[in-house]
Amino acid sequence: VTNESGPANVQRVTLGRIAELAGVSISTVSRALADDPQISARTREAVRRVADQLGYVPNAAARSLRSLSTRTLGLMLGDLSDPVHGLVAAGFETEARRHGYTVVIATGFGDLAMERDALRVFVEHRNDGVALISTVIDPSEIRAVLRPDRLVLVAPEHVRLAEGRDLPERGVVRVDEGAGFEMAVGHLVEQGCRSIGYVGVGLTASNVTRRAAVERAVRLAGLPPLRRFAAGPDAWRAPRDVAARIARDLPEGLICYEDKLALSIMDALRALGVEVPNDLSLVGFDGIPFAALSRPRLTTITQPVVEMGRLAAEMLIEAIRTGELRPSVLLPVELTIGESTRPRTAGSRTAETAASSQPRVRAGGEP
Amino acid sequence: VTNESGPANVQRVTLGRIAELAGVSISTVSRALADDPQISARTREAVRRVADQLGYVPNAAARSLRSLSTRTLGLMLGDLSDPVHGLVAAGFETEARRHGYTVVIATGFGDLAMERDALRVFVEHRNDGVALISTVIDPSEIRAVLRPDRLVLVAPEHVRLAEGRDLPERGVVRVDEGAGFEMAVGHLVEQGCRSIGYVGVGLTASNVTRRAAVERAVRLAGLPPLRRFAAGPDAWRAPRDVAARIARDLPEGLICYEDKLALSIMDALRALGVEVPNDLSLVGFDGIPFAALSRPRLTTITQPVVEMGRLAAEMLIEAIRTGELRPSVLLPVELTIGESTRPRTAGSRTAETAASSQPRVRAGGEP
DNA sequence: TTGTATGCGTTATCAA
DNA sequence: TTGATAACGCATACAA
Repeated sequence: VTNESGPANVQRVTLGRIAELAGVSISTVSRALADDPQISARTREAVRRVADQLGYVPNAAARSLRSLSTRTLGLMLGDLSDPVHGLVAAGFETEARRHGYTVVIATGFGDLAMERDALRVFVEHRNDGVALISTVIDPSEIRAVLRPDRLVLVAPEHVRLAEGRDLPERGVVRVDEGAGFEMAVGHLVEQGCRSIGYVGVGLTASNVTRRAAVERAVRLAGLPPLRRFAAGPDAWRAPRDVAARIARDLPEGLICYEDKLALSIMDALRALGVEVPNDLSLVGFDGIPFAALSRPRLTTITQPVVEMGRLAAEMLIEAIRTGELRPSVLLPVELTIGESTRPRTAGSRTAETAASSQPRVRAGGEP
Repeated sequence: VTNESGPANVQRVTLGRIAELAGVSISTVSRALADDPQISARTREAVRRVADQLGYVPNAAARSLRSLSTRTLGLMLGDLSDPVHGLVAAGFETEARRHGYTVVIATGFGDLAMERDALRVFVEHRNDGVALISTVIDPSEIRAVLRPDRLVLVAPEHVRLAEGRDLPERGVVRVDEGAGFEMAVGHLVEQGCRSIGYVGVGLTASNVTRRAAVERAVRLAGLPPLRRFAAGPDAWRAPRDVAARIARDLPEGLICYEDKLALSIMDALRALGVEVPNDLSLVGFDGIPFAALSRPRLTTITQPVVEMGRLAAEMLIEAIRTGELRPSVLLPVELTIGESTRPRTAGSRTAETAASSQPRVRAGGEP
């Protein structure tokens, strides 16, 4: 005795089957299990008993077909194995399930074709809401196929949206990258860096935004022109090449597109005999857990990744409930000072400091 | 003009709607879109045109209800933000989607109640197959509610399954933890460690298995009794306490339950003035990407995490296709030698070596 | 080659 | 308080 998911040869458990055994009609069973007050306590209990005994679990497909609501949320992200995406997904899934929603997941790998395919999956499954994390697909293309008022974009990466341009007024969750990277420059300048470099990745909105912010801050500080280094999307797996280019033209301070790139560059530089922070100061972005475990610990801009995922789910569920999608938000970031940056008083090569607590400075976000 | 997921006020796109506009019956539309050879090329094209124009996307719920198959796979894991689980999930999702399956995800957080709830979600959605990663729930409890021949357990953590006992004959994907941890001990012994410790986490099957393997290997090597340290499930976030206990009773070689614990303990030990590898050799388990970026780089036992996820999906899809679930498998692990272990020739404190390539030694797996 | 009719499992409306 | 019935969107057996 089991339902469709149980052993194959046995009869499926449906309302009808329960009705038979309980000697009532299907609608009575439906109502009894739905706690309909119109049903007498006696029959409700009887029905319940039979249902439990048969191990009844409602069929989501049938229910959605009838109710025009699936109680599922779609979640699209670039790569489940990336720590940042994993943390966003964790926040999203937790919040979703807390509200009784199931998550359908699809990865896009930053590839337009795969993202389109993932989108089709979401449409097929008629998710009540969809969140797209760091996707490169054009928002207007999404809106053509998905209800715009049931759609949340987290850190959208379509290039046209760089530097906050052309952003939808509702349903976007972003982090104040501009403020964050300006802070990074500010921190380096404070510590006496006279030359600053930036290692970027890819042609995405965030890279454009981040590089532009760094460039602007460097100019405003009156420093020599930013030294720009370009890396491929998986340079963090094979950082030797970028690291070599950086080593040949070493700035006093180097800001990286993201933590995992910073950590791998730090490692690759060490192989080239370049030590952080003695030979240069290094700053990352993201605040992934391992940035706090590296040696030296990474100075980085921390973004509230879990909260971004949680918020995305919350906004979707709220939109489903109230019919109104919340306005776009810009979350603040924090400067987490580690050991990978230090004052660059000419010539001094301070010994690595022992473990210190990591101070945090907050910046950006909504006014 | 759009389907259910599009703007709310417009008519949904169904086969019926296409049929109207194309001037044919619903079944003709259904067949045309399904490439039924019985349909004339002319009507097929006409139907196609209308469908495209309306942006038709089939309704998965309706299709599953009718076909008794959802083309979805359920994936349950402990924590999306954990790098190991993320990598397994990535392998799983990629393989699933490659075969046209959609992934429904649910996290259990190593908590029995949450795992039960996640299980119910899978039953409700009638996933064609389900994979459970590192779950603590009793396999027989799972089998009572999910078709056993559509179920894959990856690294099951129910304590009763420790050391490979009571394992189902089919549908289990494991890694040879025993061989791996014996290798770890072997490596330390080779390097002259005279005292060995183990830091375990939780009361799960893998912890029991790993600790037992280390204990056995230590005994066989004729070393003094293993020094056991116990840590909580999130000791890696707050390692100070364990680290202090370890520092008070420092072995020459320390083996950790997993990489992220090893990395955080290494960091915490440094804060206590204990340096790896000079003051002790340290070995982890998992082979997460950041183990290769730490300083010193971590010596670890690498398990094929992405492949485990991929294989789980492959086994499920094969079982769905052929009706037969593949026998359980035991995958081999590799010893990845980093910089966190070094020969313990009495008194010598070798300077850290510069970057070296990481040799790998394979062990375990099926005969 | 195409159309008609039925059922998948629910929920909800209308009667009784 | 309960039952009969229709409809959600699709696939298919059977008719034409």
